[in-house]
Amino acid sequence: MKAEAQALKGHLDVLLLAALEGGPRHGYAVKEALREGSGGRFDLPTGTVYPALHRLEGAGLIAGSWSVVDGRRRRTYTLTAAGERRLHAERGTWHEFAAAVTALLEPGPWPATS
Amino acid sequence: MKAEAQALKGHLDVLLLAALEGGPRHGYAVKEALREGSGGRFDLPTGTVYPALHRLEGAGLIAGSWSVVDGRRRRTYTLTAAGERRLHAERGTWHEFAAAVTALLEPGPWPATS
DNA sequence: GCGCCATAGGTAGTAAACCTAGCTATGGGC
DNA sequence: GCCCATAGCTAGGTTTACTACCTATGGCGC
Repeated sequence: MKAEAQALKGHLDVLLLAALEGGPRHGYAVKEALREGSGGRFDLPTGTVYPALHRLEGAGLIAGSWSVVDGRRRRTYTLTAAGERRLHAERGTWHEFAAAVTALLEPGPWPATS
Repeated sequence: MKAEAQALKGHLDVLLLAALEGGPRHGYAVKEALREGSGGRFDLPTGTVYPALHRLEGAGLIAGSWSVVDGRRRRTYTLTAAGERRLHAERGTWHEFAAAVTALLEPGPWPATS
């Protein structure tokens, strides 16, 4: 079993929102941006990215629109106002969460062993 | 639906292992240590903690043994050598993962929007 | 011309893991 | 007598990411 295969659980959505913060992108570009921006660590299969984008679209956090470039249809996603609010909130949540986990992983801080 | 309900996905195991690093504990004590050590942030239901401990025991990362205190049976868990190795490895993984996510969440570092 | 690859989009089905809701049991406080 | 904290457990549901597929275009090598 792959070690960090499912490590993103629960944190993928924020990353997708953050990827759209700099401007609209189509799905494949989001996937590539995530891969490049993470130094290859988050090289997600399309079967992970597309359903996730559909989820976010269904939740009204991003808005998708079809366009045709060179006869090929592309679905371009844009961050909505709700998505921007969510992104800000989730950023804060992430920092708190990460700080808590990091603190707990430091050897020592645990309440005394009964 | 609760916002950060499933935020621990994939990171719970490390925290449980870390909780046992300071010495053996029984399940309920692990849950309480996690709650207190995180300032109440990780107040996990027993239905989350016990199955997770069973999982870790099945994987040979912790060892459980029954004891009786005041006529009440308690299952005390101890970190195994394999568990200790895993904990060390996962600590590194966590730091890398957290750094990558934090970097991606900073506004800006994304490859140019096509 | 034909096959292959990168790009671009997608779905179906599986597996993991965390949660909700319930259960049993003891000892102490109201 | 009843409820709560402690202590342990299970069943079932939901979410979510993954694997494995499919479609389609345009460019490249042969």
